[in-house]
Amino acid sequence: MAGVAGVSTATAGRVLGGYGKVSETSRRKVEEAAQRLGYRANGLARSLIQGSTETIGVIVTDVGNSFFASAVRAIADEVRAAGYEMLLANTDADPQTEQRALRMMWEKRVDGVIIAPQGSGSVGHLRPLVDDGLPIVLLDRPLATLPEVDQVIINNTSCARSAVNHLIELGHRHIAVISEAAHDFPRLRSVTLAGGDAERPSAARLVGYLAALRRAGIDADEDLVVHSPYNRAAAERAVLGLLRRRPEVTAIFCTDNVLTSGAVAAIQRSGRRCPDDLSVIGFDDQDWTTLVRPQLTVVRQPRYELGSAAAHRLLQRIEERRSAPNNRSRAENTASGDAPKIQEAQRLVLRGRLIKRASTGPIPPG
Amino acid sequence: MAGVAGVSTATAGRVLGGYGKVSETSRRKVEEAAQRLGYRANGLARSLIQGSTETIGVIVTDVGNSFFASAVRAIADEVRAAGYEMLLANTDADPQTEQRALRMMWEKRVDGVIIAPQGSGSVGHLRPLVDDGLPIVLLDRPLATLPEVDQVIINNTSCARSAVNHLIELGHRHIAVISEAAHDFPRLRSVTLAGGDAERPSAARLVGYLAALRRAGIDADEDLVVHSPYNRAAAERAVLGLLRRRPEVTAIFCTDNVLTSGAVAAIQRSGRRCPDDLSVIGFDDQDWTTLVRPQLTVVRQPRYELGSAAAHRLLQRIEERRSAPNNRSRAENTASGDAPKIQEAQRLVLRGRLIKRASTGPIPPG
DNA sequence: CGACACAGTGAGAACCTTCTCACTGATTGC
DNA sequence: GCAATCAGTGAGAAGGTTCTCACTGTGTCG
Repeated sequence: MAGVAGVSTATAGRVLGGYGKVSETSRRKVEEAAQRLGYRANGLARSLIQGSTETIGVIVTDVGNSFFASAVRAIADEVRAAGYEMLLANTDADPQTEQRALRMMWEKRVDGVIIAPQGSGSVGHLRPLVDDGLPIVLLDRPLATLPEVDQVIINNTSCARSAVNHLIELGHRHIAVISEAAHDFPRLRSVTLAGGDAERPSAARLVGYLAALRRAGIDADEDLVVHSPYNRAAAERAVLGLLRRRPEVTAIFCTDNVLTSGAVAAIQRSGRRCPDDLSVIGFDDQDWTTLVRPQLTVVRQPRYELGSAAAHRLLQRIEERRSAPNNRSRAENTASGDAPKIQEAQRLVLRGRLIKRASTGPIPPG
Repeated sequence: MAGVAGVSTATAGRVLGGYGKVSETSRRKVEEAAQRLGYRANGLARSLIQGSTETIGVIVTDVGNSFFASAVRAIADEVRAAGYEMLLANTDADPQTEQRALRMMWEKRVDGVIIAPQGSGSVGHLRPLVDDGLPIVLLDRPLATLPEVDQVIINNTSCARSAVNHLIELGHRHIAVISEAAHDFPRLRSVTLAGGDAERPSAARLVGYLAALRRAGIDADEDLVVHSPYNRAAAERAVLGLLRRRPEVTAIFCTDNVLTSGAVAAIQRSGRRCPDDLSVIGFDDQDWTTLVRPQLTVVRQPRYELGSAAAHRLLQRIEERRSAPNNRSRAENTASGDAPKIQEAQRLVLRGRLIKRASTGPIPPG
């Protein structure tokens, strides 16, 4: 490249990289040569020397899920505006896959990572990156044992509580919840309302459900806390089973978008009329919730904003680190007592809210 | 790194990279040092020297759209299985954004690109990459002027034709279509059935609509070819306008998933009963189409498979190129008559099909 | 006229790998 | 006993940038 233009690599670099001073003559020579050769900068070499790739990693469980699709879209927008790019990976909630993705991104030297961690097992994968000073933001799922990392989440517990409150106010007493975290019921029972949002979303919502019942003086019935694997068909079966098993149930709270569609399908198949026989509240305001009849009462979560906020936060951290890269720690086993870097993690809680529509109504007479 | 282990960089490289021969002693020394230092390979340096990044670029208009969300998910799966990673960008159908994304990915030295091009303007952006020998696969949208590039598309035209045929068989004569390509109606009128799939999807589907009408001897009425911008609210307004303007319409064919939801919303608001007053066919079998009443007759397109196939094709091309990198052309203006590299582009057409459900029925009496 | 600032330039180090080549010392084959 | 093989190793180039440093020549100021 430089050879063709008849100047040194230094000068060519100055023109192409837009730094330093170059005479008009050399500039023209280089630009012409670049044009002729179809030159494109080698981002790898640039990143290698500059120590930054202008790329972030995004790890979610499934972009095919509309919730993450929206969040990822938001991240992409934010990131693009900052001139960055985005490496995307799905984990399907598999720890191994998560670890591998994290590792690869780390080796590819991403400038930061936004991750919806699979669970507490993720801490082990994340730890080395955190210690290395890589900016990380937790999306949608907090990690109690990783308090030094920023997180952006939804106030799931109080959202769930207001949803269930709404049902209680309508007179319902036999309120079922369909949840991926049902097996955790015994433990979650003793989690306080305030502590709920430290759990993963499905658990946090279950905590909200329990809190609402407790406040109303209703005993939580374990049999009404219905577990379902995370797919529509399973949710449909689970709800169908519930309705057969416990016909006195007059309301169902769904804790998630895919469980919601399964529940709606089940109710339609069960022949129960909604909301006359049965009230339903869905989670996550997908676009079809106004197309079904009755229109669905749902908890709307700001999923796009969740992504934006996470990306914004991450970019800010990257910027901070760039201007003060002293804390590239790689903590050796120094026996020094106090940690010098008080990174001060930020925890951003976005607020979802209940949208009352036609799928919830007063309890059936009798 | 090597220093700490007390061996040369060469030996360290051999251990860490897993090539060449190393004694057990050195291996242990290096591994121990790596462990202690928290060593991770620098993918940038590796890629720089090896000339491959194990990363592909994916460019779609919007991952937030469920169609692309599925396709991207599929690509991610395929790519992960091959040990690659995926750089993702959205264009919102903006040529500038597309060009920028393509440029950045190119500079970052992706090994290949899967792109749903914005339109004929994309050819200009793509041309240099193609000439440079970068493997590229066109997703969902063909590009007539770029015949040397692989493409993976849906048989949109015949899907649309069977949908409209279905309506015709039911007795409908006043069949409206709602399409993003409506303004192109005059030109598309003269496109043959066979040529339809060379158009972008919305146009291809319009061609299918026209072909079905033509075969049935029905004159296409330009006023029934309704244009709508690409969002649900606009589609809803457009359909509402249509129903007011042309009450004799008894069937509507939607050419796209977001237009479908707009149309369904409009019909519900219009007070017309479906399918008694009005039959509807949607495009793309989203999960809610069985939750609305009546359940929607739709054209189902294999969107996941579309992504898989594209990724599969691309990885294959990358593999081919790796084993025979001679065709790294950078075609200088050689006046030689014949092209030596008969790359033989592949064009893969996946088949969608009509799923008949309850939203289509015989024409209303009278 | 000498000291100095300053624009423009090139040489070369650095970034971190991979990979070729040459070398040592030991073993094998004849 | 000597050549040939072979395992194991290190030196150093290459990959394409960025960036520091030193240098030249021109103009400016005292």
